[in-house]
Amino acid sequence: MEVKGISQAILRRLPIYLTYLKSLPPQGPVHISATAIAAALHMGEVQVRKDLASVSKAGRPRIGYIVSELVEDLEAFLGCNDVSNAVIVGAGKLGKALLDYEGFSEYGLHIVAGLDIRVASEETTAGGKPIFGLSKMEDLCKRMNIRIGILTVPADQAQKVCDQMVESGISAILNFAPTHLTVPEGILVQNENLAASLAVLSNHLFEQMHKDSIKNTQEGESL
Amino acid sequence: MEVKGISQAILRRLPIYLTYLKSLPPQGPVHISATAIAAALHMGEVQVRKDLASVSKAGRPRIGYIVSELVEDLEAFLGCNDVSNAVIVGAGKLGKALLDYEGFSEYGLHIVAGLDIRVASEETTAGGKPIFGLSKMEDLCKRMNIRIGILTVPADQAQKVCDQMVESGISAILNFAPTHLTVPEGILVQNENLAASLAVLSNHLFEQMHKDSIKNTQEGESL
DNA sequence: TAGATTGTTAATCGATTAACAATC
DNA sequence: TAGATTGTTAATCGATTAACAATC
Repeated sequence: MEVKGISQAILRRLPIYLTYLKSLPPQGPVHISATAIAAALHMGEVQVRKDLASVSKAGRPRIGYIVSELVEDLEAFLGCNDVSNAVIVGAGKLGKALLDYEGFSEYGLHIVAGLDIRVASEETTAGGKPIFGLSKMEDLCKRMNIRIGILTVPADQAQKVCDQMVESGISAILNFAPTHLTVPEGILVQNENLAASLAVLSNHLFEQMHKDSIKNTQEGESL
Repeated sequence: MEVKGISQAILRRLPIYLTYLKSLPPQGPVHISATAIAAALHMGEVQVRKDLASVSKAGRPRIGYIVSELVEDLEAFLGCNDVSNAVIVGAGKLGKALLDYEGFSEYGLHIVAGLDIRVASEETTAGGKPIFGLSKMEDLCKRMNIRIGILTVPADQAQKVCDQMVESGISAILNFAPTHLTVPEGILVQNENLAASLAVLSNHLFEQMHKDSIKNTQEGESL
């Protein structure tokens, strides 16, 4: 009856293993060791072993894991098998792209529809997904028992719309708006934060540049 | 001459502060304290103070920061002022959406063009951005001194294309492919990993469901 | 001055890594 | 058996939080 808590850090690495295992040729070896996975992905061997141990009990000393079994365990744990319905709120360019993006289905997510405040009656994306007015959200979500919402509205509207999503029964939000969302207890927000990633990238370039200039200076001095 | 290292954790929070500060009404108060920011964003007060201290020296006891100064310091640190050119490699649905996505410019990123292996001569997105064949990458990147690449190809091609990007002089990669990339020293990859976020979300729903069912069972037993 | 707020120094917490015993 | 690989227990590392002195 114990609810095993698994850290978010581990949780975010599991899809990496899954993708890698799925990319292996089907006619390849039946078994694979944590060591081999770690080597292929340039990750820590112990870390991989510990991560895998938290989702699968099928590891055998000397042999490793049966690839197909490990894939199953990972998929089962990540809930790839049971399909969840989801809506995308905010049908701007990014929202529309995500509506038509097939990638979600691989992770058990079925995007039912888009919702946008600017839409009066009903529209359809290039890929054939419907977009409704925002007023339809509560009805749609409750009727279809939708718990996952993807938020792609501008930053200044994000909090307001987020509140409406929570009202509509959504309890897991993938937030693309470059802002912090405040939510009640029990609601989870994952920030898919482009701004944050770009900050890390540009800082890296800056430091690299800086390092180069030091190196050049030193080289210059040593001449 | 000391290169101050700033942790990635802090770096990823800085854009949150910046977005919040920019969202304040221009006719609002001139000053703002770390305490107030923390309260508004529901973050730790000490954490905010420490984060801000790492990019700005303009904090005054009793008063806090001058909003406009803090915005400047954040923007300067995050490199929002100096525009970097970038390319998007992989012009599928997501890639095209990102090509036309205006949000990048807010963080000093100018998307020059898209590159796609399937494109023979030259195409144009709905928003007017050019898409070239992948063979043009090296020439384009070196000519325009492009250091940032956004990777939106399918997982199974990601590593190969990533290698080509590095060859072309790109040293900071924003990776949307649901896979781990192996890169040489000095190259930074930021994984904008939808799969990872979805894993965290669906695990949250699962645990919530589980908790609900325990609660229901206990309620049932207590009757 | 008094007190709010800053930045810093020390303590806590959690995640990663290392060491090792168990096992096929 | 020998040895590779597993899972676990202990040590290290880094980030967050708490306590406090400095300051306007």
